[in-house]
Amino acid sequence: MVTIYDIAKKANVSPMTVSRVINNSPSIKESTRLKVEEAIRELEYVPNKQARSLTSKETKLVSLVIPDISNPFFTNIARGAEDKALQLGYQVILGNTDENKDKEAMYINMLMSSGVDGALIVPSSDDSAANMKRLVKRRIPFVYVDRTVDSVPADSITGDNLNTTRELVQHLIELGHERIGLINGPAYLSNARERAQAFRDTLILSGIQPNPRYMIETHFKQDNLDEIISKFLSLRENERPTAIVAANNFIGVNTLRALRSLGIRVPEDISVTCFDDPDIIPDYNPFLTVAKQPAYDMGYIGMQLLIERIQNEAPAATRKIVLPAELKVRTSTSRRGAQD
Amino acid sequence: MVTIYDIAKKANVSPMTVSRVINNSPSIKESTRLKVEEAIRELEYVPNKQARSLTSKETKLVSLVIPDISNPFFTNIARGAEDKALQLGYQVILGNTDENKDKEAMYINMLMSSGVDGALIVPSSDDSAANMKRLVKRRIPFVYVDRTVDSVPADSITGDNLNTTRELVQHLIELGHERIGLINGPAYLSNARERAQAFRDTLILSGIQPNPRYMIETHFKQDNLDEIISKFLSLRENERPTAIVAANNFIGVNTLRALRSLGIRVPEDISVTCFDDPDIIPDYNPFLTVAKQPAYDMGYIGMQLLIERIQNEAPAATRKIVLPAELKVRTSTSRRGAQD
DNA sequence: CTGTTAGCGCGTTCAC
DNA sequence: GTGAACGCGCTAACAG
Repeated sequence: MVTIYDIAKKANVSPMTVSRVINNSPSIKESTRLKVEEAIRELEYVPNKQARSLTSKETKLVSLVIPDISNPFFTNIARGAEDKALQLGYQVILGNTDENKDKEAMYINMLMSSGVDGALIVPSSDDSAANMKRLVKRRIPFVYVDRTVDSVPADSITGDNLNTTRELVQHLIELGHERIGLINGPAYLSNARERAQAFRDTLILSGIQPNPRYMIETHFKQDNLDEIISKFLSLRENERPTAIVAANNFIGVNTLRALRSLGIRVPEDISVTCFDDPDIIPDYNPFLTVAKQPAYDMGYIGMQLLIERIQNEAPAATRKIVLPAELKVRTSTSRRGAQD
Repeated sequence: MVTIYDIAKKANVSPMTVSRVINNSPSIKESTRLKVEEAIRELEYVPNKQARSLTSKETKLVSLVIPDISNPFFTNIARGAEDKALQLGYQVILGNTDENKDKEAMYINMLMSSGVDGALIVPSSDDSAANMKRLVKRRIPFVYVDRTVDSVPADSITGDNLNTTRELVQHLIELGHERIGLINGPAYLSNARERAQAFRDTLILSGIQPNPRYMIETHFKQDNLDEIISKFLSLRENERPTAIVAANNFIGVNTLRALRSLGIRVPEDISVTCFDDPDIIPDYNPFLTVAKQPAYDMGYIGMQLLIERIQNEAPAATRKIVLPAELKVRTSTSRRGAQD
């Protein structure tokens, strides 16, 4: 391995001078700088980050801890985060927790020993608090994306769950629906809680009494099809909702698949709408009415917040950024009764 | 920061003993091991990977260099790679090249200075050879995924482009099509070349003379809609193909969108089929007939090959693994003339 | 079984 | 402007 000593010898200077050239210190004679740069090129020297980190205490590495890169929503977050990181000279280490706090704990361990400068985290549950506290203790900056753990404050960037839910519900109400169901994620996630709350509030404000039987709870992962089917079957046929708000894209898609398997037509029998587009490719399959959250921006801005924090350019107070979603009305929702 | 010295003091042993415990060396008395582990727990000690790497020359970091994590095909590769890496105690650094060899070169630089132990690479073009050669020179193991750069040999895991293309074309021929078009990626990519060759060969074997005008070349990225439209418009209406093979998912989807915007019906007017499912979520939108390549396995096995190579458990000769695709016949392809 | 010594590659003092 | 000496946290190579 080529080190600064090798190139020092070749350029007839001390290793320190080489180090100065690499870190382009101002006080260096132009002639020696050129000499050193020449040697660096000839020997194809590449600085050793490990050694540098040992003294500088920074690695230019950040961790991205998300539930599952396979979910297009998180895919976009990752792409946004990576773009911003690259721009600012950081590299990102990817971790999939599968919404499992033990797997999350594992990544937190790895991330601490890797010496990353900070982390962008979609926490797996309120029970993640223990994991987050360990980061705080070690003074590793982190930023919440999409969800927060309120007991451990930190910068955050999330969707506007309140208004987005309201828009979705109002869209259905305007179409004449009153028996509206919510298929939600688990209540131990901040975003699911906020959506449930907003769902209830919107109905009440519209003079509709929320029916607890219409508020189903499942999880945000890809494999919730069977659960959705069985919960649906537990409702008597004549008391089924005529419209459904699914709290994320997987739930939306699996609701579609569940209804299809039960022979229920969408939107003729039931209108379906959800958070987050299931497609990475815009408008490829314009069917589902969705509230599209700006996932890319969440990752992009989240990474910016994080790196500002790492570089001590952030204000002392934690920042809470809330991004609006875009309602995309397509054909999975229609006027109640228009088809009967 | 808590170091082995701190815990050595607390446990009344030498730092070396602590190091031995951490790396669970066999020769250590049970009682002292317990004492040390106790201290580690109390002080919440986490080993510093940088320092360790300085002597061990390994970082347990691998790089995943792909064109774009937003493409579901690469998303699945990433997920597979990450799963395997975690299993084997490695962390993965993500890089998106956008099929751009300069961006690729940048990542190669970063990866070298980060001291990653190896890399999983989807090369951006045959011109990537220069980048690959730099890795060879530095003896950084790498594995090609999906595509190869033949001038620089290395382990590889790719799809079976020959047979997959043949199956796709034969499927169309069996449906009565003869005017079959190929919308391909650029010829400087090994997989596109193989697909073009197999496409021609299959037609000829079936007694159909390949028409060069039906072999359109664009790129594999998301934003090729306009290009596809204009290439399509350059064909006279009565000499348009009746079926199309799209060489990847983005091309497939954008062909669909292009045809839609031109008022051409699929499959009534033109059948469309492509490589790689555009959906992450299985069978959510069962429309496109696709040849689904096992992307997850490519990432998973690719990572395994890589880590074997890193740990010197691989044979000297480069390994070439070729994985078959699964033909999923859906409704975007139909019998020629059946609808007229 | 355990401790001592030295050094990994680099940057931070300080001098010169 | 430039260099020598020391230390970052850890482990390999020897002792003992």
